[in-house]
Amino acid sequence: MAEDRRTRRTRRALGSALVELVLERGFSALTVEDITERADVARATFYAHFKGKDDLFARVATDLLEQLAQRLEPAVSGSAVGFTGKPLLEMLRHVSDERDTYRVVLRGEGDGKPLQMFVDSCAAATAQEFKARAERNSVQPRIDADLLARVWVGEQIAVLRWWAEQDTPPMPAEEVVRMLLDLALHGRYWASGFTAPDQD
Amino acid sequence: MAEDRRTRRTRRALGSALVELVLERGFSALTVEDITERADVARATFYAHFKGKDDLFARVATDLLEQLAQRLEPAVSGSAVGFTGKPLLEMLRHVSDERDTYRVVLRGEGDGKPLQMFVDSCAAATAQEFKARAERNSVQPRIDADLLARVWVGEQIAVLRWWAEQDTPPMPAEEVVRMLLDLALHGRYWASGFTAPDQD
DNA sequence: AACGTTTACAGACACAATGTTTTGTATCTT
DNA sequence: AAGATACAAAACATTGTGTCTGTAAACGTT
Repeated sequence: MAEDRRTRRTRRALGSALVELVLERGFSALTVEDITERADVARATFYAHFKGKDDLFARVATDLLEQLAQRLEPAVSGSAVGFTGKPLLEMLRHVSDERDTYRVVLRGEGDGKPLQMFVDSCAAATAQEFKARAERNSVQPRIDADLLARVWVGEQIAVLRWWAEQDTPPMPAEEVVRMLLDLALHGRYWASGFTAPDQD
Repeated sequence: MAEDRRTRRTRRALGSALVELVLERGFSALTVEDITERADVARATFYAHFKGKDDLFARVATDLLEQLAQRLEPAVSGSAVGFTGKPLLEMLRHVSDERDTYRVVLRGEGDGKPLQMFVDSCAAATAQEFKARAERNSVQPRIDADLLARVWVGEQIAVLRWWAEQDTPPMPAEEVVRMLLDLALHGRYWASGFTAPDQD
């Protein structure tokens, strides 16, 4: 009782068509018929699989997240948590492999809901690691934990987005990771080449 | 030849109605009629002012940005640029004053287009300041400038968003600025209470 | 290879939202 | 007060939505 091949085919076709078309025209400009036409699928068939275009988009996004989680598992469970760079490296690679889908999600199409899912997922993972580290080493953060987590995740998303929008990689993924490790270590002034801030 | 009062009234009413309704139901779930009903304006009148709901939303967003730019001007032109914290402080205050509108924009409603406007605006300002500093002090950033700018802006947006979503301020705006200055100075490990990263 | 089952297709349907137009009325500016 | 302008109300064609048919093809199973 394995999944029907026709089902797989049409679902895939609809998902790809959605991503293509969102990149071309933007999510809100699309009709269900646009999608089915591109995918070469009858409109009625679309509704046999999805409630509407939001539903389709949501599934595309969750599929992406599941795939990412799967690829991230060894990197996360391996190290004793913290910002080792391994998870980020794996993420960058995943983005390279699924560039179009990431672009669509990270651009915040679909009223930012799929992106929200992504952010929440990252935030949850971050908060968890964060707490674990704090407990393990029994230290108190010098900056409000909630605020710090937001900054952390916002930074990661910004990097992924930048990475996704590149047509041709401006530098190897390992280089990006190295830079961000340095940034996390030394702070932004160091990174920008300065040693002292303007205080006024 | 000042602007007609009726025009101002209806435009305001429609803008407020949009923000209210987006917070309640989300942008994509709204119809033009929903908005006109809430604003107590005839549907035909709506189209006399705006091309559609996207257009209305775009104007609400640009109005917000203009207002922000106006409030930011003294803070930016006053200091010789750099991360002084003054602009950020002013931004946080503006968010407090226009919380609802900021929520709507920063959540990425409307396929993230208004948010994109916001990000681009911040990125442009950041890049400009960044370049000016580098030239003034004739130093080379240790991290790719483009990447650093993204991280920078991503961080700011994350903070603003966190700030906007608070119902009751968890700390004074000045405190937030202080934390972020510290973060920019010393890096993330310092902020989280650690001194050395996990390297593996 | 033939079976019963599942899925896709094409077309038709009522319904909802869009965007435009018209005409009369109320409210502005000067 | 007078002329201009914006608004309300209603009707309109158009487009997209979501659902439902009967029929044909592809599927997994045995």
